[in-house]
Amino acid sequence: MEQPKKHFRKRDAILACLQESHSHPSAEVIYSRLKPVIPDLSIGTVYRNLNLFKQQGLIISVATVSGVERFDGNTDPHVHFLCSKCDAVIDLHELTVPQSLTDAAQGSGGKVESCNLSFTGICRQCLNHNKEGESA
Amino acid sequence: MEQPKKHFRKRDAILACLQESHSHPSAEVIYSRLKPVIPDLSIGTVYRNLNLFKQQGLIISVATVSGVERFDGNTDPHVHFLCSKCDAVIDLHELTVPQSLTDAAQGSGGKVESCNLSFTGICRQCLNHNKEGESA
DNA sequence: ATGTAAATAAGAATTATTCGCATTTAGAAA
DNA sequence: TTTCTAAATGCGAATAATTCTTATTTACAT
Repeated sequence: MEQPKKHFRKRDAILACLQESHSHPSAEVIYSRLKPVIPDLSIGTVYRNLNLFKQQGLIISVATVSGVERFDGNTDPHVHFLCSKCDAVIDLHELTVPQSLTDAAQGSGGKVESCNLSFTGICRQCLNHNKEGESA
Repeated sequence: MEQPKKHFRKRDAILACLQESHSHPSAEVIYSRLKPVIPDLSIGTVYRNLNLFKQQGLIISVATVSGVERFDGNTDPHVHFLCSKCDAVIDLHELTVPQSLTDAAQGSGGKVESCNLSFTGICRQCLNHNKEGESA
């Protein structure tokens, strides 16, 4: 951090924030993470750029959880787990949708551009909390 | 239609509407379909009952398309195709998520309660419209 | 310096959804 | 039938997420 830090593109900061994060943040969360670092950032800019990135295929819209859209900066095909208790969105990196399914979808649905598989349930952490609660 | 049609439970009408429909309608669409038949139906009732049905597992929330939640009265596990052009939500009845994937998700994510696979792209109908457009 | 197009801030506007509360209804009980 | 009660509903206000508008600022080339 030797130079007076040249002007910082907000757009880049938003994308970087998303790519570094593993929590699949909402627009609002990205905003509140960046705001302390970039005090003159506005929430509209976050939304605008997220939509742009989506169009450009730089990011993915994972799901709408409790009415809020969640994003992923990792565009490699992978699966997600959505916790219905704590609203966590968790990567299941090791899992992918079999190509045969995509082929079949393309055959019967139309031209496939992307696919999205998510499991909903109770995440490990919430399961553990419950156990503790029981024995208390 | 011989009897003067005894009082009609709105709740039942909403569920029936959803189960008969194959278009995966939004709350608003269900409302406007039923309104002519049940003039004193209110949109709040539609939302309230859809949430109830979701809790009870009678219906499924398929996806949020262009900011609007879409529902399915068919709870058999199946896959969907979402058209990014016309916002159609199309059943791919014949396809299901392999049990092996669900097992793997349960292993690494947590306790799985449901899963949701959807492909996004351009549906047949929109593809055809495009072709017509080209040759015109 | 100056011009220009893209990026942004700020806050108003829109839209989907939920909430609060008074009213109505269905069905049981008297 | 009348009365009672809990559930269901209508209605409109409230909320919250997202988009839009417009003036301003920035980056960069001239």
